[in-house]
Amino acid sequence: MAEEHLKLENQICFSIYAAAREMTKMYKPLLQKLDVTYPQYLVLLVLWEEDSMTVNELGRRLYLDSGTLTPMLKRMETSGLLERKRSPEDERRVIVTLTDQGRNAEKDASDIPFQVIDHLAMDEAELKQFKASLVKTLEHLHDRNEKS
Amino acid sequence: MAEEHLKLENQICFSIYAAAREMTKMYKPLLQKLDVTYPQYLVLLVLWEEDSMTVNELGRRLYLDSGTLTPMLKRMETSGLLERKRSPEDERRVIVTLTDQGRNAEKDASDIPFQVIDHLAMDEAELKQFKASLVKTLEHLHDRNEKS
DNA sequence: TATAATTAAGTTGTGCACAATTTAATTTAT
DNA sequence: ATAAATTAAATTGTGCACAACTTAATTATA
Repeated sequence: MAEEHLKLENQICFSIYAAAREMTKMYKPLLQKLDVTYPQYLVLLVLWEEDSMTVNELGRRLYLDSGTLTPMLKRMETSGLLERKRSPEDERRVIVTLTDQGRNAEKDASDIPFQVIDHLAMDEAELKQFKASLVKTLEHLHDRNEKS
Repeated sequence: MAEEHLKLENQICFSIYAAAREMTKMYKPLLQKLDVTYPQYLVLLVLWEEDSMTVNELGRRLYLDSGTLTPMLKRMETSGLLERKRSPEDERRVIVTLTDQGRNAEKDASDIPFQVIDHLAMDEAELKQFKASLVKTLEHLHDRNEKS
């Protein structure tokens, strides 16, 4: 028998890890009509807010690096959602822009947030507190991780 | 500009997704002395609680299937932490057991939970509430996902 | 008791995720 | 002005994660 602190059920990080995976599974049927994965959906969310953005800026917002984004963006370009082109002012940068198809997809996504809230089945107060703890943890860990 | 509900900052699921990744990054230096990844560490946690278990049972506890576990367990077998052998009573089952090395690793892990709590920098009350919401969400989504 | 159904692992193929490295462009400092 | 440092993407290699499928063993049923 393991020491109490090493028991799985006492591990808050395990519940984050497992909840994140169940959450992306929950999204799967909701994203079917857009024909994107959950990480691809996040890229669309960012570009719907602000179209035309460098890979770097996209990564800053999604906490992802070019090693993850470059192949993902290529797949999304292939499927017709966006375009990638070098910036003329700075040839190191790649500008990502939505295509008409990518922009139009926003309409098909408009009901997803409501379905998600519905599926989570959590009252507004708890949801708010929950999200606050998540964001706090995320930002705290991110600061901590990049400092080292 | 995107509809308000489609903004990234309003997405609770994004904060779960991103927090989970930052969390595994935080674990990385803590797991260095064990020379395991975070998912492998979870396997060890389960086996330290109850050594000798089928792949199925391990998967039930970690919310993982054989497609993920089989190759991971093979890597852990190669690195000397555990053994895999067919059950004589039921040849379909594979029993996973810790080696001496795997059992001894528990000592090296005993301080990890304290370091994690330290790194999260959250007061006990909030941590408790946070974990409760996580577990509730995890179980709710898991039930929901497997019903469909 | 054959055979159908179920169960347990394993396999295959795709898509992240990330560390480490490379390449090329731009900035900075000399 | 030029060498050194920095920055931005891309590349390489490893390890999950999971859907869909296969294989083999066990159990249920006609």
